[in-house]
Amino acid sequence: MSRSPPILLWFRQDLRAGDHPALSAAVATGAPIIPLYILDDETPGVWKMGGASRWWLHGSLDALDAKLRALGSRLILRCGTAREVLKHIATEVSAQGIYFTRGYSPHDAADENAIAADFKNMGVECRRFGGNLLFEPEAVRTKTGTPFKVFTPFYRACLTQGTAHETLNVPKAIPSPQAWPTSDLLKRWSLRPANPDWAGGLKEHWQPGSDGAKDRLETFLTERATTYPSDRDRPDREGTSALSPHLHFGEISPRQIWRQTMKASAESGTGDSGRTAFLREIIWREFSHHLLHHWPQISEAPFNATFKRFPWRSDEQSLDAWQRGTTGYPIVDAGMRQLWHTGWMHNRVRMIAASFLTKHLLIHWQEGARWFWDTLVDADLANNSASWQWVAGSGADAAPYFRVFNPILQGTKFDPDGDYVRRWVPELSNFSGRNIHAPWESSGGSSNYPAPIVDHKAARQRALLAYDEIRKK
DNA sequence: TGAAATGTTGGGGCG
DNA sequence: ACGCCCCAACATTTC
Repeated sequence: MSRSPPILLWFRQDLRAGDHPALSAAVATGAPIIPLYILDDETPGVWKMGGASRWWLHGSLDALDAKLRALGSRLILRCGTAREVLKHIATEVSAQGIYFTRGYSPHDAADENAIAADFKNMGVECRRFGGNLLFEPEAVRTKTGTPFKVFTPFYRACLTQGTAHETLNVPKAIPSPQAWPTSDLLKRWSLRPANPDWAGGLKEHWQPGSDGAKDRLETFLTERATTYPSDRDRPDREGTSALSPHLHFGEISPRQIWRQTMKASAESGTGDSGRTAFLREIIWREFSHHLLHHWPQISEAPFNATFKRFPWRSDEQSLDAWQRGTTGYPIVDAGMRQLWHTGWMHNRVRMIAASFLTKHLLIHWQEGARWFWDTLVDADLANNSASWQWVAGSGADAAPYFRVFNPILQGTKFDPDGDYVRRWVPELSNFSGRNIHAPWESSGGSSNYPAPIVDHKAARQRALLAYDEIRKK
């Protein structure tokens, strides 16, 4: 039985079999394929995956392996510096090629180029594919050829580029090599927490893998899309798609989302303002990825250089209170506890909590970004960096710095009955109605719930003064 | 993808 | 009947 040498299919943040250009192209060659995932905690400059993400990754790799096995293949696991591991395994199996999906994080382009050069030297074909975005960063430009810095024109340019977004099917079968190289055992990677096992809440809320992603999307399109424009701002309701972790790990592609959503629109006949608003959020994701690609420093430094002089405070105690959800502001604390428990926070509440950290507490947005990086199952360098800078006021097309969220008003507006707060802050279960958002105003209600760590009005004034400092000079 | 301060308007109470 | 004041309610400006 003579078979041609295998192609390495390097999986990264594209843990799916459907709509996967690199996989489809590899299958089309007819060559045997070795699907490979590398746990890389070593390449310099790469943000090491956080705890919640690792938990997710375990389930996602498990699901991908099962999916591949159903197609007659399997997933090989290795750990180490991606570039070294790839060279090593390519030699080991006498690979004829390596195919993978490109990334958009700070060192991705350089690392991918180095890998391509390695393989060129070895005489092995190296092919890079898109697939994790609707539009490649090179393809969306202003009239003068520069990348967009403002969302709305970027959004319009995307819609002009096209909205068809064809998708690729799951291959019918994936040819195996004559012999499989060795693989690490997933369990040995210890991606899931043991002592203590804090992942109980995560298990309850999520089903990592592309089947889970598909379920989420279907549920969203059939049950939530219509009310999305208003309900997406209501943390007390399940109004959002909750697709973010699935998207981050590439268990579902933005093209699949786009196409399914358009299809649902065509079939329903009802107004599709909800679906339009939803797809707009998908374009926000594109925008963040393009920003990170063009300005890789936004994960480490303010996009707007003025903010280099911003007088951030160092305040361990307040940072700790924020992280634990004991700031004394119910909507903030509910969000931070939802995050700790489920690895996810409702987007409206992310904005409120982030505004509170950067403006009420004047703590650097990077502290918040780091915490989110470790605790979010959807932690994504592009979305996380761009969104934190957006809230902090230092980002591209950012909210003006003086836009300070009032956590009490935001609470009464978006959690009017207090259901969200009661769910995550049991100390306030005695409170009814909207006075739950300012429990210090009612007497005798709160037993063990902390008093506000800062006064809203004073903190707001302090934030505005801090802003004046960097604006004047 | 704000909030608070300030300005304007118009109905009603009242001398 | 009239003007004055008060103050919601809404609009605009400023932070």
